[in-house]
Amino acid sequence: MKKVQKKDIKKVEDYLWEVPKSFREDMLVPARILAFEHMLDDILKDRSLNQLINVATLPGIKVASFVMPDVHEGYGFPIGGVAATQYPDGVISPGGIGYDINCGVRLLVSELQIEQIKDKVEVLSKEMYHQIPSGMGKGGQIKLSIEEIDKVLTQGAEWAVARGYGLQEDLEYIESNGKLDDADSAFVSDMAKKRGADQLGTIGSGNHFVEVDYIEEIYDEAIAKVYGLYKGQVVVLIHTGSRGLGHQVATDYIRTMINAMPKYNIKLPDRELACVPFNSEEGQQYFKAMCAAANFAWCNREVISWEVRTAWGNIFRKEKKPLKLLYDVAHNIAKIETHRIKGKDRKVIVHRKGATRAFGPGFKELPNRYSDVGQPVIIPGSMGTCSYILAGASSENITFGSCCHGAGRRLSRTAAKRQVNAPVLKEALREKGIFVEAGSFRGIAEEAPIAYKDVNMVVETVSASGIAKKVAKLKPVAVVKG
DNA sequence: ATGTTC
Repeated sequence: MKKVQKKDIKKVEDYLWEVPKSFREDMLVPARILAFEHMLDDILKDRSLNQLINVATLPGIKVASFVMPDVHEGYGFPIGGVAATQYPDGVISPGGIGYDINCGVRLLVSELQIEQIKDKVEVLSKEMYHQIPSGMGKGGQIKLSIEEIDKVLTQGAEWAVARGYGLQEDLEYIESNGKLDDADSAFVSDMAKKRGADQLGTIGSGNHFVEVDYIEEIYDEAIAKVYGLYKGQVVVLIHTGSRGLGHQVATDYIRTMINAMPKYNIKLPDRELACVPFNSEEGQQYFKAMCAAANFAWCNREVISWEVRTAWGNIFRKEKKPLKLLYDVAHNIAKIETHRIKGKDRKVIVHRKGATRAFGPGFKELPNRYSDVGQPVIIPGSMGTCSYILAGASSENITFGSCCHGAGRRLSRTAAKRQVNAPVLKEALREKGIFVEAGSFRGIAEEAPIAYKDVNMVVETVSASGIAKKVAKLKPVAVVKG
């Protein structure tokens, strides 16, 4: 298969590049890259752009396949990828969503200033580590029967609120209100349910974390005011997904689709792109199972928020104001959305894999409070660097209402482990005033800042493109990891 | 990402 090189990539704008449809016979649309020119060399080092070109061959794909500036290679599709296929007869592909269905991020905001809590950060980080189960295969306090897990899969974050593990007022500030109505637990295997049975309220491992930050800088005062953010404010960032349950759903349906593809006469350049028509039997089953796993993830982040609030209450006993939810965004999901294509509103199946929805002002489905300024877009950087809050600004779409999701890996986990001395890194971060509580040194090494791209440049790119506006920059003071 | 190469 022809490999893409720098010379094959044409400039559209300073921040937007394109591999034209003519590059390979099987491409149905061009492949577009959001990045500045100097970032392309790094992006060309792994298989991600060849994967992006493969995505451009998917039956029913509209406009273009896209990657965000935080792109890196993934299973079949690149991470940081967006693909919209025609509804209802275009394909749905689990590889375009990822193994961690509805991996996502939420931000809780306090009314405390960093100066007020400086001497309590270390004890707070230890208490959070104590309250929030983390690590590979790790379970939590809540053990669910199959009947109860079916309720979680149907109700999403509402389940947590009904059981006293969350606040009613949170629900309005979760993408899709923390519940996709198309979920059907009947299409989630018993194996998946078994794996998820004790994983509600757990963060897992890898790049998942709970982090205490403070707002170092405000870029847009007006939007920050609407979001209730101000300089010095202490906030909590939570990053996790659907754990073993979502992983099993992905595994189950990738196998099903590989077997079903010949029936639909779908031929692909990479079997990891396994897909079926959205409106086929297998397509509908996967979509309903994916929605159920997404609901599990939203419920998980709600329960983790309750654990964070518990830890917070234990340390700041006099502080009576609860942590409020700014917003909760999914960055591994497929959604049926309406977007304007060539002047006409069209329904499409938007696959976002390591890409955040970034709806601008006026989009339906935003909470009233945010409808004039766009949704919060939460961009975690690598451990110990910084993170960003942006405001969605997409209008006439260039990326189907999508934005980047983080810094983006530049070293493989293996390469990072080879290069990083984790105990030394942990101590160096501590000297910088960042307390890291982690179950393993391996996790610290894999997530070292050196393993990631520069989040500042990623954010500058999406900002230049007009997809999202910079609102605030966050600095970490404590990190809990698996 | 993940009961860490079914």
